[in-house]
Amino acid sequence: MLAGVLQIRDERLQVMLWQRAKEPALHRWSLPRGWLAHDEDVEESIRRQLAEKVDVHKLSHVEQLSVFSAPGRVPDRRVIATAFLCLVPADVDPEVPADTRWFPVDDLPATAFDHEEIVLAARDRLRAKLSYTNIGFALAPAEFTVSELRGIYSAALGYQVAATNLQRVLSRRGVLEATGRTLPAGRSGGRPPALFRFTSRDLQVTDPFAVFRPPS
Amino acid sequence: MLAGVLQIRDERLQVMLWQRAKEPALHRWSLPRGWLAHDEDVEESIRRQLAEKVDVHKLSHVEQLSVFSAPGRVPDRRVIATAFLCLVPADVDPEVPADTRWFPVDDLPATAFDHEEIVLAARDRLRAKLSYTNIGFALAPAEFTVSELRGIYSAALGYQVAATNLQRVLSRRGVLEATGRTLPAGRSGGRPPALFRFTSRDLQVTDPFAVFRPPS
DNA sequence: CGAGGTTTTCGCCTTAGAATCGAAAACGTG
DNA sequence: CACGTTTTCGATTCTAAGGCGAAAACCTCG
Repeated sequence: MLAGVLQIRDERLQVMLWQRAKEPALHRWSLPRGWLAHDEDVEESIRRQLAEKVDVHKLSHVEQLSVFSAPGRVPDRRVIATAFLCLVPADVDPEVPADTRWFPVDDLPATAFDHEEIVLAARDRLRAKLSYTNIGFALAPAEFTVSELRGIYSAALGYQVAATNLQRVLSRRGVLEATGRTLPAGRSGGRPPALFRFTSRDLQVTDPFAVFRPPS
Repeated sequence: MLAGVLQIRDERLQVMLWQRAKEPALHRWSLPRGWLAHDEDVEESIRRQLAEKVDVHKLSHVEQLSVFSAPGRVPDRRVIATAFLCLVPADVDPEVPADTRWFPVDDLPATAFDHEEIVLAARDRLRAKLSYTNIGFALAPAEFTVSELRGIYSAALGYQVAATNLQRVLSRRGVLEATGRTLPAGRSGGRPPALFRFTSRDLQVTDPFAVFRPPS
């Protein structure tokens, strides 16, 4: 089991990697891994082990990506890995071990085995779901301004999104709502931004494209 | 490894199940399963074993669904299963063993373990992808009329779709093209239908919703 | 061989969601 | 209190999807 832990840091989408201290793939960067215990399913297991090894007590989202099973993906040994996409809100800074660092997903170091492919799979899954689910809740703080949310979406998607459109689309879908409160007013002038939150912190897809829709 | 093999038969979306001859879950209906060999990845393995056990030489599509790992899903033994969605074109009738039958996915018999859940996951994955990919190619024959395709989509989605709209949407997306030829002319009168084909037999997603799209 | 029935195909119109743009609102600063 | 700044709102445009009816192309039967 491998965990692709993603978070928005410094306006970029980054992934948590640790540096291997042993052969094979000595000194290369690797995804956190873990082993399944007898009394838990894979998702529980990922959550437990990330809480043990690193200080990620509450991941905001965990989902299965895919099984990686190419015969030669790890030398000398047959290893089947189930990969996961794990998300951390932008406003926490988990304490991580000394051999662990964050890297932008679009600027990875030399990774061990097929871990680069897995990171890219995690990135692509996240980007796709940003378009048709409320998964932004897992990247954003509990409350935020539209500008902050714009920054998060821009960083995650890899291109600039318009704040106006973002707010309108998410509002119409009913996944975004105003708290009524507003930020204390900035120091550089300008209208104080309103605070928003996601209506739900559980993943929900917006009636997926549903082309060829039945008469409603 | 478990294979959810789906096909359109008799205007309905059906799944292939075999009846268990031993405890546990005696006489209950079960998905075809297989074990991974040392020199193949999971997808190759599914293809190989379905070709061995049943007469499915060329599945038109195979993709991973998800890992099922709940501790008690199989009694007395810890079994982790990777489930697959496998598709068979509507114009072939694979020869299957005597203990194997097809069942409509919306009218399943008593299944073994959590296999009903897996069948429904396969069904839902297929339905979702029909809306935003060209996956219809895996359910349809190599060439077909719009009416036939309409029947296939209606059966798979579980509701009636309009032939007009189906043709227009798929054509605009560039996944459907006319062969130029036309069917010999029916016996019941009516304009002889034109033959169509999918432009590609590889899965491709139509620029997925791509909401918050970048300037193109 | 022409009228009537059948199925396919095409074009026009409506609807809905998304993208763009600019004006108005609400705040600091000098 | 004029001015710059940032947020917010509204009007318009754009694109894809859905609905509907007419035209096309074929059969059959009188």
